[in-house]
Amino acid sequence: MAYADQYIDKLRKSGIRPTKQRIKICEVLFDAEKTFHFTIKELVRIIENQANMKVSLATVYNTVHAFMKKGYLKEIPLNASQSYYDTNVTHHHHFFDEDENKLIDIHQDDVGEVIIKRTIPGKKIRSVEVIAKIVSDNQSQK
Amino acid sequence: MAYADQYIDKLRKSGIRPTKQRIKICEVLFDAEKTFHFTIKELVRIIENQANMKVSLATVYNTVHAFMKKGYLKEIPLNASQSYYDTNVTHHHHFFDEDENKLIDIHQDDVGEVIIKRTIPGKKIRSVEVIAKIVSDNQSQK
DNA sequence: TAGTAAATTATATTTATTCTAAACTGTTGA
DNA sequence: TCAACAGTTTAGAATAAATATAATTTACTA
Ligand SMILES: [Mn+2]
Ligand SMILES: [Mn+2]
Ligand SMILES: [Zn+2]
Ligand SMILES: [Zn+2]
Repeated sequence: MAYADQYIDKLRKSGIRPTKQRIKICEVLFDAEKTFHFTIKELVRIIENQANMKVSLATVYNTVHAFMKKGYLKEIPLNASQSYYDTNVTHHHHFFDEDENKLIDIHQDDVGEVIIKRTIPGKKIRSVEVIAKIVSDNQSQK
Repeated sequence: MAYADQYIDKLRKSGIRPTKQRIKICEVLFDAEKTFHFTIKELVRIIENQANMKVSLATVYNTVHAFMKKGYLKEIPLNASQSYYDTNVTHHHHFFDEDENKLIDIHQDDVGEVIIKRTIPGKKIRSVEVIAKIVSDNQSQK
């Protein structure tokens, strides 16, 4: 609850009304110090359990989309079956743990510059993202 | 039709029965000299128009999945709303043209080595893929 | 605090994908 | 050659993520 006022400000400044649903979603998403990667289903579950509040699925979708439009969340294309969202909106890369189906941030500084020696006429590059898929390294389960 | 026998062989050797639907799908996918990126919907449309044949949606899905399992196709995660598939199964990267919603191959040699200065204990990297989103470069529409 | 626009919600709809089960086809061995 | 059978195709049903709808509720403002 400590940050609720801060979120109310943030929402107001963004031209989004600070409803109790949106404040709760902010708390779930942004209280954590670390980057938070989630699917809609996971977010709903967290709100219901950890936050002990019922928010309709439609509102969760609406809020996530509103936050994306404001630049507070980013969608990560990973998997055709459902979208992943990311509270880290800086330019960065990812490991995707195929065992756990979890994203892990790779800070931009931890990836050497990605040099693309090819251009498409009339097009410019808008973003470059690296996804490294990882799996358990069962070399010698001693 | 020139390649039909070749596809019949390929399918037989893969332990997949060469049915007329599968041969037609092979022709659409593999006759082209260039890499072919497609969605299921696009593939169905091509089969019906260009190839002038009716193949059920279920068969198209089944065949694409069968070909993926055999390593003849690769799924490209791009967009949560539908899957993209790729006839280029070598290790390579992509431009994604956001204007046209089209993938463009970037040969592995056209991307400098991607150096990830970070490891996750107990995990090993299975693949590293780069996606560069591109848009029209309307710098001076003269 | 009333009026209004914005937001929430339950519910319906859409759409990609998968499943089902009946009909059909390719293969094989007698 | 062809019967038998497993594998395949198919229409249609089911599933599930995402979006739309429209009535109710809430937040803001005057
Ligand atoms: Mn899928
Ligand atoms: Mn979306
Ligand atoms: Zn991230
Ligand atoms: Zn490709």
